[in-house]
Amino acid sequence: MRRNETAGSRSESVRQANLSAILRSLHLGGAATRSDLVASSGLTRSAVGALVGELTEMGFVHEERSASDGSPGRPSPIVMPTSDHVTIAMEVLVDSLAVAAISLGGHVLDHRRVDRTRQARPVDDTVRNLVDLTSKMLDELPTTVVVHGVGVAVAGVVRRSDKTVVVAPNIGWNDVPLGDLIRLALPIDLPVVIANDGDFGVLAEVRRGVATGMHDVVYISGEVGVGAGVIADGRPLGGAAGFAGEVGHIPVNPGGLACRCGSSGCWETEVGEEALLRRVGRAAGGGRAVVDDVLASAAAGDADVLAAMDAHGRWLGFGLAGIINTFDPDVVVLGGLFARLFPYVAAAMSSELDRRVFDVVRQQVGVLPSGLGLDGPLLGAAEWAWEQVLADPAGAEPPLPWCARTLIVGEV
Amino acid sequence: MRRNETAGSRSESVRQANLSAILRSLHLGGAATRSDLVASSGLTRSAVGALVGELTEMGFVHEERSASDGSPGRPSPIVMPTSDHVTIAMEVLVDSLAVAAISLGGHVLDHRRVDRTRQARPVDDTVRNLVDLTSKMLDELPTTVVVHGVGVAVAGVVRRSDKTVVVAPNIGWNDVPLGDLIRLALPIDLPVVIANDGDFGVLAEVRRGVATGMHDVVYISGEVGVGAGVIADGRPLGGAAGFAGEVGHIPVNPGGLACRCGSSGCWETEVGEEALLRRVGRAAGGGRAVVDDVLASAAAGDADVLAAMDAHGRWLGFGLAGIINTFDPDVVVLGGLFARLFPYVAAAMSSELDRRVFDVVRQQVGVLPSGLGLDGPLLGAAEWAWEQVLADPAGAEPPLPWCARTLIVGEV
DNA sequence: AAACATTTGTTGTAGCCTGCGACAAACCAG
DNA sequence: CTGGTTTGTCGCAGGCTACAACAAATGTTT
Repeated sequence: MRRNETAGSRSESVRQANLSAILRSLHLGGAATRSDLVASSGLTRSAVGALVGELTEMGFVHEERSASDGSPGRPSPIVMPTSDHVTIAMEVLVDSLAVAAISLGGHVLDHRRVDRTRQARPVDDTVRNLVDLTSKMLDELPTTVVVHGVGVAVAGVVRRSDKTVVVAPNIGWNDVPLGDLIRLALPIDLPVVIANDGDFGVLAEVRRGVATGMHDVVYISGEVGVGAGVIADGRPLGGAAGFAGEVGHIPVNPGGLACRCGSSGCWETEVGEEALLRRVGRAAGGGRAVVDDVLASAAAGDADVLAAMDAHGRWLGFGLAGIINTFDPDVVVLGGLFARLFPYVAAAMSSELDRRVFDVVRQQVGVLPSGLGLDGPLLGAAEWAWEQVLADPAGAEPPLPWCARTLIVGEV
Repeated sequence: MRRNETAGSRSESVRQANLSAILRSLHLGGAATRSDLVASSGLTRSAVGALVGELTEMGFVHEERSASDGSPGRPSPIVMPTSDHVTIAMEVLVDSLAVAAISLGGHVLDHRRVDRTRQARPVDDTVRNLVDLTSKMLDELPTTVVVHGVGVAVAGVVRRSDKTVVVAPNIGWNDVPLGDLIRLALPIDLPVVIANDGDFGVLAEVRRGVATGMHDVVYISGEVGVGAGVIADGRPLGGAAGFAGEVGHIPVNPGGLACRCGSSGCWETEVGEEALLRRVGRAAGGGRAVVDDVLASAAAGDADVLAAMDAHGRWLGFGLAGIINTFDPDVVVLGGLFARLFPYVAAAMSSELDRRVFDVVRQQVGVLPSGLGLDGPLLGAAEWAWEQVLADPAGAEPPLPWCARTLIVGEV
């Protein structure tokens, strides 16, 4: 018989859950005294003591005498995440590649981005570039660093279930098993997770950005294509195969333009980068520089550009209204291109929302630009890689330190 | 300090989780032998024995000698849910009220629906009608019946967080705390949950309908208004305040008609009952009979009606494409009006989906009419009421049997 | 400076829950 | 009736946390 998904628990599950709760609290909330942990977890001092001891032994945390704060009583030592444990974040955009090493607690130990021109790319080159960037970055970190996993953000349609990039139009990829390719190209064996920019962007916002701590969040990611990442009831929305969030292809205009997805009148044809350039009368495909130029014109008060922004904002609101009525989020975070356009489109967008979103929902929903900038999805990728460790801190085999990789490679 | 939501577990949590797993398995899968339970839960025979014993003591289940099946070995007794424990489902539609008593295991012990004309209704009358219907129904059930909770489905916009009907346009309600009103009107104190038809409809489909066992499901409910219920990763999509799923008000037509929500071009203005009647040239507001008549014409092959159905189907597909691209569900279940229209709109809807949904998603997603008919949401309401019990079978106070209510009322 | 109050870490015991192994019970086959 | 097989039951062991008592470290008061 198929083992039930709601299978039985045992005592070890309790230990795992508590270990996970303590480590997650430290990862998300930063250093805390033991008595803080007692209060926030509801466990007893003895239990917290044992759990912190185990985490210390595994190297995830260390304790320090707390500075005296003037209150009476024995001071509680501060438990803080070490910087020795990291996950690697990678990002594949149309016109840049990036990697980062992010420690427990969310600190960016190092971060590197290289620009490249917008053109189709062989997959192998990209994989090699990413691995090279990563290796160089890690070589400059202390030799004690232990890598726990890799998160890869891709500007494209990703089937999370088998870690495959199904379509990445502007990079020219179709059905590329990028997750596995990266895993095999790395000198040590690491778990690799992969998703699109939107999926990771929303995670970054919920954990380190403007939506910190919220349970229902939509993040709209727009660079060349338009996508979304959704946190529903605190958990990422995946869908049956991991394709959820392709909001760029919600049909919004029955008389609209053809979309590169094969349909027509998709939201993306009205609010994507191409649509913006079309409205201001510029040729498509110029890349980031052209958008920068348009933003400069808007900042300078160019009336035609501002009118175009207004039209863009109305379409933004038109589509967003449907998304908000569908999800009833606490907040919608606008990332990527939309974060940069925000000051110029906000008014028109907002008045569309006022008209089209249920009043009771409109009153409570916030619509904000991301504050994390271009690196939001990168942070989110690392967060998701961390998530695997946080879920079961003692479960995974303790990985080898990065510096041991040459031995392994030598053996092959 | 605010107590962390990821609070610590203790041994009792394990017991609760296992008790819950066993009872849920029986509720969803029906009677099973003890050794089936051992296999599906992964627990040991002794643990299952203790758990089943506790459930028996609480009256949720009883064991019977199994009929010999010819295989050697000591026969395992069959554990079956008793019929003594029920939840009450209620449904408030524009033109009918319904109540049902549903036992552990999902059997409908009794079920009553009364039609009424489409018109604005005082809330108090409706509440009294529901409670009367319920009392009469329960009086005819065995006196041993114990009621665990009430689920109320409403055709309207419901704020689940405070159990309030914010808008029910055709019934004429605004900001009605229906959940509390029903709770206070009942002769015994019971937990009441409330949501709209779509939210409960999808639950019924996932537990007892065409989407049984699936993890990502969208249910489109359309009677007068259009709404949706969504199961994402096995859990109901609620949103920040419980307003999620108002897909009837996704803007899909920039040049569209005014909607009663104050916006224009909402999906509902193109696929709601009014839109259908408009397309076949009939007056709105005639109620179910008119729709029946239209369906009869379609069945008879009336070319004008079939052409209207075709147009309706295209708009159905147009909006559904966006919903599918957003959620990537395993299956979309069409309920209410849409289930009845299905044979006549399927072709046009399908060709729109072929064009507008990502190929990889289109290939795996099913679009099916509900098989549960008008009573789907009613079943779902009972399921959700059961859910409170399933989550912690030993936790809730054992409620008084229904027959004890007169004593209580007498004391007041 | 010493005694007291307060807060917190530590240690040992008790209680809860499940896993495991041995045994008993109930069935089929011959 | 005997042997093989499957399954329920019982007692014991192991893992985990709660609880209570004690020890340690700090501020406050005398």
